[in-house]
Amino acid sequence: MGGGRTKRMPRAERERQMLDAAVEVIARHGYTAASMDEIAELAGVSKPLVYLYLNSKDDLFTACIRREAAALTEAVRAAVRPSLPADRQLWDGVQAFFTYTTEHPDGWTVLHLQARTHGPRFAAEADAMRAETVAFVTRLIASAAAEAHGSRDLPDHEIAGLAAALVGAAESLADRTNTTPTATQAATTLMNFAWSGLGNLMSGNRWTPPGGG
Amino acid sequence: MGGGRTKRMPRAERERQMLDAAVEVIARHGYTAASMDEIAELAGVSKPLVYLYLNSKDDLFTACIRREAAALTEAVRAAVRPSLPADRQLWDGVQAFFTYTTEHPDGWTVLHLQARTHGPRFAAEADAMRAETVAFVTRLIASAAAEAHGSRDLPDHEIAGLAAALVGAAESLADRTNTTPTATQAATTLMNFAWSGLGNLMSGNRWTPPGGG
Amino acid sequence: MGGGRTKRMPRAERERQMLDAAVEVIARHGYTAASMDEIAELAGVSKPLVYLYLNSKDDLFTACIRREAAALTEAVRAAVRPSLPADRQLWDGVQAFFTYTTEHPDGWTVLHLQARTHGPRFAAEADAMRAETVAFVTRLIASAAAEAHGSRDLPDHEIAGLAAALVGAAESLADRTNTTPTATQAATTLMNFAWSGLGNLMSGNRWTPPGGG
Amino acid sequence: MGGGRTKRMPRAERERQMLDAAVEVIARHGYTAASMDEIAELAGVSKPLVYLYLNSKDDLFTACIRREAAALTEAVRAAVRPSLPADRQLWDGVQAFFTYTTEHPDGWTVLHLQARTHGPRFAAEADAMRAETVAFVTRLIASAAAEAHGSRDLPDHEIAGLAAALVGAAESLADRTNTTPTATQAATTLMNFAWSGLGNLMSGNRWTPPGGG
DNA sequence: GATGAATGAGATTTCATTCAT
DNA sequence: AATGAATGAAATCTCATTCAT
Repeated sequence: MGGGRTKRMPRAERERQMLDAAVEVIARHGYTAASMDEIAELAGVSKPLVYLYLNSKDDLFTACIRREAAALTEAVRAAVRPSLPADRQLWDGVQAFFTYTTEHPDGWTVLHLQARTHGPRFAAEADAMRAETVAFVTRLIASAAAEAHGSRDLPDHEIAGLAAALVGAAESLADRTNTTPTATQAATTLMNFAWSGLGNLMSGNRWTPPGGG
Repeated sequence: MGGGRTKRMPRAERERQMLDAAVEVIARHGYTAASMDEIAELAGVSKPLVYLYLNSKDDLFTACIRREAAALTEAVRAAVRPSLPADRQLWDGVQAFFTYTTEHPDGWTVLHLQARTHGPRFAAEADAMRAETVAFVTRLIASAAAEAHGSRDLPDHEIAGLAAALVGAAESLADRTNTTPTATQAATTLMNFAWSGLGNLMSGNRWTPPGGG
Repeated sequence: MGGGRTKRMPRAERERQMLDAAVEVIARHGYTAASMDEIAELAGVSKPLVYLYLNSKDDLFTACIRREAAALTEAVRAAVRPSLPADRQLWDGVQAFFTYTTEHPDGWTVLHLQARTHGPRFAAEADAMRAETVAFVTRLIASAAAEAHGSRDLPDHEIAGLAAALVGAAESLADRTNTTPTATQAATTLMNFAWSGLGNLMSGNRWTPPGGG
Repeated sequence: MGGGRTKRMPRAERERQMLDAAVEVIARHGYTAASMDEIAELAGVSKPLVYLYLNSKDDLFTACIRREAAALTEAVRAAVRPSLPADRQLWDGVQAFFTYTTEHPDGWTVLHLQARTHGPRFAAEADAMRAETVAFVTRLIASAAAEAHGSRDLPDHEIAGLAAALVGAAESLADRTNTTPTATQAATTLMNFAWSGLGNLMSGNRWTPPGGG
């Protein structure tokens, strides 16, 4: 008797509210500066309940990272159809990526900036997803190279490097979403920048450093 | 020898030591988690002296950002000779950039990750330098385009977009310095990825999105 | 027995304890020298709880001033019966005033000395109450003058001046409570000093400055 | 060689500047909140010099209190001529008192408010002067009583009480200098309030508490 | 006569976290 | 399922004070 004033709710839904709140607050202030007080208040619950469900601030952050990583990965996966040609797959994936980051800026901030700036434990969580993505892109580039004739000019480790560069460029553009308005526009810029270069490489035209120091 | 702190030094030198310590600690723990205690201890001075010289934690951070930004900018500027062709200038600049970030990983972390994840005031400091760099690269691409024949195919705003993408890709590769060992290697990967694409674009070969949704 | 802190009490009661402790410590050391540590310890709670309930040292001080001002005002108000003649009202009020200040020396110190010596914000809080008191005394003197015949000799602004002087004299005597032991004794001295003079004035006998510089 | 940028000055003058600065800063912020930094800066010297001359913050405060007390005492003493009648002496003294406090508000604040709110050591310093003043006024009232006929009605201890009340009323009015503009005006109000009452008492008209509780 | 360099100690305030109900 | 009451530990920052020159 007494006490409880808030609506009773199934645990799953409450947890979702808490993660939503955490993502928003962490994106706004940064992980360390984000306070459990603010998160609890924004979620509309008391602090002890947050601890009951999510255990600790670190665990809460980890849960956020995992949820956002899964959501982003899923969004891209759903957009790509393996039956289509590699460049089309890439285009679809890139578009889905920018669409997701544009629509979930807080999630992207948590994933890309916050997870990487607060110690190796969280960075590892985020990197797991990133590695998956790079591997996926690597496969895509490799199969595109196989489709072209000059494939033997691109050794595996170089393909991996290019995939990393492409993913990095995408991430950078996603970070600047406020500058580059629409997702499609960002995707087009990236493809122009990257694929034309990649296509060129696959035709055997490498760029080589100039001779004299 | 060892241990005993060297005492009584001129202010300028002490300030430098403090900034060195601050950059290291902030890179290690993140800005918010970095404690003034640890910074002071690493600098070999007492906390009050840090406050006397640098005023506050915020001001100390700002001073770090500015110093690192100036050093990086200067390193790149010194490597580029305007008399050479544009692609050579780009190569030299990119190499200097990776050399600097490889040799000063803490400074790069502070500049690229920490400054951008702890509120708009610090982000603005870092962005000022970034904008300069993008402008510089834009000029480079524009003059390269002028040297080629198909220059009229690339409108200004598109050149700016490509410059942003190139800078972003460079930043991303710099972030992964532990993976891509040497500076020259990173520079080569980036140039292969970027310049070949850019060169292709300048020959009039644009990439266009596929027709069907 | 003794020692062990009583735990888990309703907020209102805890707040009262905190204010009690704050008044005592501030009266003893002065506002600035009073430490939140000492206040919390005397209240039998931890510092964070003091901050949770009272917000800041400034707010705590303000709360003390308001509580003490209200209590003193209320003590005087309760002692005065408007149906009685003006001089009787004054006597009753003065007695209640000295009784209260004698029995709550810490509260009086906070109100009269500390509130006035630590910046305008607190001084304003205390002055609000004082202005009320002066207005009340002014009304009393005015109605006493109306009861006497020579009333027209005392213009309003002069009555206000006399009220201020009377209140000031009372405050001064209250400050020296350790010297003048009982409340009744202090009240008698004040009335002798003040009322006889006022009575004389109301009979038309003014004091006038001597002629020659 | 090196260092010294400030004008050389005889010690006495430097000390005076420091005390001036200390009085001003202490009046503004209160003793505890006043910082040696601000005092030194306002005096135009470095902190070590303040310590060399005045020894410690406590000693500096004590020196301030003593200087201001001596100055106020001297101002009043110089205005009073023992050859004149008692009421004239009182009037001259009261006028000098208000003139001084009006012209030296910081000194008065230090003396009357700050000295009394920061521990018994400083309060004792200020009380010494106050006791002198009360004794002086007591002698004045006593000799006035001797001049009148009804002198035997006023026992010594009662005369002392009245003197304390008069001094207290004067202090109170001095505290509110901003409200009561001119010194002469304040002096007149006080004399009207006090002397008329005292004169009445000396004529044998005592005020007596009413009978019924 | 005067100061730049430096610090030990302690101030207010906030945070993640738990207990009792 | 949910919360009001409570705290240990640590953060930023300031102050009176001294040393070496």
